Amino acid sequence: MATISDVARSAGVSVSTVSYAISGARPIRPETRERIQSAMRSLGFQPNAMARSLASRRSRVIALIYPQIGGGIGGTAGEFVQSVAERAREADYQLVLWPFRTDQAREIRNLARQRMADGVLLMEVCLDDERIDVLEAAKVPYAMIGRTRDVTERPSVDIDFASTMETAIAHLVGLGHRRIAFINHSGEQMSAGYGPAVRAAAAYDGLMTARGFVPLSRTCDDSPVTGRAVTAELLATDPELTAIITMNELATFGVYAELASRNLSIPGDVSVLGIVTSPGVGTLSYPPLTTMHSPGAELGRLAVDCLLSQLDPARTPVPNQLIPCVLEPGMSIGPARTDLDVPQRP
Amino acid sequence: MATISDVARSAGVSVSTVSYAISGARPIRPETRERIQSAMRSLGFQPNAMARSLASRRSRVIALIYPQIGGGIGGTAGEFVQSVAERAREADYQLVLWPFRTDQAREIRNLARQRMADGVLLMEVCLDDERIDVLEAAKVPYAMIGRTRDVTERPSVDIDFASTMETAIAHLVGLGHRRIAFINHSGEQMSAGYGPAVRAAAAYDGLMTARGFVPLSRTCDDSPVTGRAVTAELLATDPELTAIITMNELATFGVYAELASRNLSIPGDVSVLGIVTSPGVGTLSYPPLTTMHSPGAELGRLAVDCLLSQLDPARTPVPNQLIPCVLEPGMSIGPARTDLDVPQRP
DNA sequence: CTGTTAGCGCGTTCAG
DNA sequence: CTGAACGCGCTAACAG
Repeated sequence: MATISDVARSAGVSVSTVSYAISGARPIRPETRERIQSAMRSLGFQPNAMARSLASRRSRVIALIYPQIGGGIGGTAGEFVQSVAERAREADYQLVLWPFRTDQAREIRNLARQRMADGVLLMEVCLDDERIDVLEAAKVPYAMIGRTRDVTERPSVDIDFASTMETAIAHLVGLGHRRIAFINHSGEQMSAGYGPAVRAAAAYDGLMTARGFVPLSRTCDDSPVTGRAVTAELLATDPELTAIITMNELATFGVYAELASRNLSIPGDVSVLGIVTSPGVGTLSYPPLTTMHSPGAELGRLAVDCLLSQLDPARTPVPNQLIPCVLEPGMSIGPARTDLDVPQRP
Repeated sequence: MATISDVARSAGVSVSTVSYAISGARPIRPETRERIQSAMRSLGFQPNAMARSLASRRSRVIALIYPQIGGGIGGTAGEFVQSVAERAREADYQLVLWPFRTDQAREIRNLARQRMADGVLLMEVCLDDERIDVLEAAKVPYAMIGRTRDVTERPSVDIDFASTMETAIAHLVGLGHRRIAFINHSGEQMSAGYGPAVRAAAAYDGLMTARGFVPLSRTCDDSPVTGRAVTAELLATDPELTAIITMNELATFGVYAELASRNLSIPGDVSVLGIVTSPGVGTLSYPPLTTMHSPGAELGRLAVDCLLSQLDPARTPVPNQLIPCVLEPGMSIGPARTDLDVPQRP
């Protein structure tokens, strides 16, 4: 394996000249540069990443901490990771995966102290997240996907749940729906302070109430079976229900099953709207589910940019951004049925 | 950040003693070791990964090359990556993601020459894969998930498509099915030499023919729409079809839709068996799909072990293994219908 | 514009 | 059982 001094010797210059030719940190006479480059090419030289990192004190590696990548049908996490990896590559960084659960803050700290990563990306942030404290104590730059309780100025990108929910409700209300239920993630996730669950619920309650409608929301385990049971319970609670918003992909299949078993048509009797979905899930159901899909790829890119802007002072700072989900028409939404006594506002 | 010489000073020993205390490469007097360890603890010392790698010429990093992680509902790839990351951690290795397509062999070579990774894991291997040549030329240890054309002794782990298909067919035949169709991945993947598509097709043809049945297989784009069209075409070609094996998760949803639209019941009229599926997909359909799910987690672990056994001579070598998919009962399989004239063997 | 050289933090001979 | 010292390959002063 050729080293930088092999290149220097072969090009008849000193190692520092080669180094500067590579980094561009100081001007090199064009013809010298040419000789160096051809020497590099003929030797197949690539700078040793470890030596470079040791000397420069920057590893050009970022770490992605994620609890579960293969969870459920979650193409949403997959899409995100893919996007992060690609964006990191574009910026000439490497991406390492740190598969730690939320409660493994100590392991994270130890790895961070080894200085293998210049910065850390944190997925699945909870409202109170000890990992954040550990990283701040270790002075490790980070960016989170999601937000902690105090939405102070910690670097983050996230889904805009409020705006997504607003779009969802407005869309349904525009079609005459008034009795709109919401199926959320599980109660455990809710009480663990899992951001999406908590904030979507808050947005739903607030927006429904503001419009003078009665909120009807349920937590639900991530499974079709539970989704089905919850749907049955919702219909029992409010038989005049005309629409269901779900933020739980697996449960949504249960929603379809329960409605089908009651001979309730979608969207004739009940409209169904999946929010924060992974790409393609809509097409898996019949009729195709209308969705607002999670902007995973965009979040991935933004998260990397947000982190790198801290590592590299030359980069333009990336403000904390909230990205709304995008409505993808399916065939599961229609006008509210009027054959039942659906109360209207005056 | 504490360095090894801080620890040495604090413990009143030399740096080399600390180093040996860490690596265990030579005996240290217990009381000396104690002093060193308490010094490390109170300083929060963690060895600098870059310095260690540079000196030892081993990065303790393995790279995972993967073309697409978020493809479709592919929890299968997600499960695999998750498992690889965890196994690497257990072995005290880091996992970096190299998001390169199959045709980006040069980029792979350049990264490899930077010596950031001690070895490489290759997903989605094709029958003729230039990446393999590049890695061998660069003398970079690797293990592939999948196999090249010449099943010589290259380190690999893979799904046992032949045995999986045998189990699938035997299961259906045991229920009286004789006219069993097979829906594969797309024609492009087939002609690109994508291993799973090619080998599953070969296994299907061979096993059906060996039993004296007529093979009826189709390639199919990975989408419900195409799956539906292909199903229609299959039923037109052989109206007496009683079972369909699919190795295409998205297409399977189309199979269900087409059968439903013809009022053909599952499994009353047609049995459906999904093979090489990701976890949980079975429950997304109604009736729940009987599946043989991809052993993603096990493959991930094995792949890491296979690679590490090459990096660390002390490890016991891991032979190339083929892991069959595991049958997961659903409700989409039943006895072959007999009201039609289904030819039986004598 | 280019060269010399002192580290970066640790592994690992070689002496003791 | 322990220490001193060299080198891994490169970056970045400092010195021309």
